[in-house]
Amino acid sequence: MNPDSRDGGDPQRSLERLWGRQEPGRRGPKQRLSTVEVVDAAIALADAEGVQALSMRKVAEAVGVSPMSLYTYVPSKAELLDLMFDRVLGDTADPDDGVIGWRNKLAFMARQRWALCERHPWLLDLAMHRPPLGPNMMRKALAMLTAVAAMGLTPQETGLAADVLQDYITGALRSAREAREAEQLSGLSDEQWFSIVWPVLEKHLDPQHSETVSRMSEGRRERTRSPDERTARFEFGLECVLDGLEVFISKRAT
Amino acid sequence: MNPDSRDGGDPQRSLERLWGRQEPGRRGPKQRLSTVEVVDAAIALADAEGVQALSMRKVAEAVGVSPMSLYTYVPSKAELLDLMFDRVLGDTADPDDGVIGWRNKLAFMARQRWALCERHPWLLDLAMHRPPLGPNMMRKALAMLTAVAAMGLTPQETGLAADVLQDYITGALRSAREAREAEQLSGLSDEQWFSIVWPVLEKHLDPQHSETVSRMSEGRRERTRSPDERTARFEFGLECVLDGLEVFISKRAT
DNA sequence: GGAAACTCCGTATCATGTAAAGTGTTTTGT
DNA sequence: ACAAAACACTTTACATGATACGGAGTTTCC
Repeated sequence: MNPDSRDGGDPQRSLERLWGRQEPGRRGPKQRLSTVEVVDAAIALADAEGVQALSMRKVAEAVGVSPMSLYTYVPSKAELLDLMFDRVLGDTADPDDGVIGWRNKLAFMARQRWALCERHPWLLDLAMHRPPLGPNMMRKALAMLTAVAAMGLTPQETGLAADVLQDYITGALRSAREAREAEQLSGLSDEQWFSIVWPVLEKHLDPQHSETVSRMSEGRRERTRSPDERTARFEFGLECVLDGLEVFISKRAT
Repeated sequence: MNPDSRDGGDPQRSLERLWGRQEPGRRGPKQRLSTVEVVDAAIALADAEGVQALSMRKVAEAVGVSPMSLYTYVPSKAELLDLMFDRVLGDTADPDDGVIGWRNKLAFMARQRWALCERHPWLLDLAMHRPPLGPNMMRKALAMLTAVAAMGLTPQETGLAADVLQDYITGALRSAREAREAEQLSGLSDEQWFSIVWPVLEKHLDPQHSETVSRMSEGRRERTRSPDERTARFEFGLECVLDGLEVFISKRAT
């Protein structure tokens, strides 16, 4: 199955499940677990090994039932992912009244998302167009809406502005995760990797190009090493995008 | 296998292969195909069905050999992906001397990337941290480097600026592809989808929230429908990020 | 006291990447 | 000329994935 797609069959049934409207079933034996336990086990697994390593078999083993029994708690893997998504969204705060102005509100939410994805990197593998509209997702959407409403734009412009920010954030989160994972999987820092690749690469390059690349790589040297560097890079981009939005607002005013 | 990872075993051998330094093998029967034919067949398949549907078996069938024969052309699927990547990169132009100023150069390259990903959406599924450094990739990297050098920043700042732009672009490309695919897979437009989901969702929401969401959805209504709308959205975001970079440059000057 | 509804499990199907081992073909060294 | 090495290609096999199907046991309702 495509890991990015949570195309849960019937959208209506999915919604009901997300909002907890499932009668537990009157007859027959009681379930040994709750759906929440299954979801939490799946979250723990995904946190540890990523979505691509998340399988119904492993979840089943983690909660101590047979693989097929999971399907009495959750109709498919896609819907399990929906439930996982809405559950972890519950862990983040919304900007309260102390955060004033659209810029601070947006920055606050962006940082919340950054922190959330550090705890649950697999969130980036879920398709977010037509997201699963569970209670926590709706809370987030409404918070974003009120934050962005203060920009004083038309509905269309408001949507565009929110999308730019979202697109930047997901892009930045993803590249940060890639950097982290490349390091973990290979056991090599970027520097080490480059020092292995460079001698081979240099043979194939024009000498003048070699020179240029060599300088470039020095500029890259210190940047993605520590978590702090990655956070700094994210903050820089965030300020940049917010500045761009401010430019748009002031250009529009004239 | 994880579709995002092109972690070809030995980085040095991978590099040699990318630069075409493979002796074809002196003894034994001649190969019935060339590596390029295999790569092109794989590209065609990925264009049509995406990476997650790309399998060695299908590529083999497309070129008319048995699955395992592919491994005489390509040592693994990961390296096949590397080769596919560098090959399609050859199709895009670099900004020529007619494009003046860093802003125009960056915008040009961003649009090239947009167009490339419209032809080959699977490019977005390849990990781009530590990319396969083939000839075409190096050409791109050098072009980006010269474009960004004209901003007059320190090497560190230059790297940050380039990364912001990259992050936005990949984020935007990805959300555009998601929108396209959601439409194709479900056979429903966003409007149709929302009109199915909304009545169910509304039951669970506070009336005042319902009202708000209702207004928001109208703002979203017309936006992601046609390819033109998607391009416009990308252009808006691109201008926004470039504006943000300009703000940074001028702030830095003081 | 059925019968229905329910949980849980074993088995089976189909797809995937690729290791292992076998078959046949061409070139090289003598 | 001929054996051996190197190579292209194939068949088979394995592990891992989601989930359809059918059966066995358990609880509740009429």
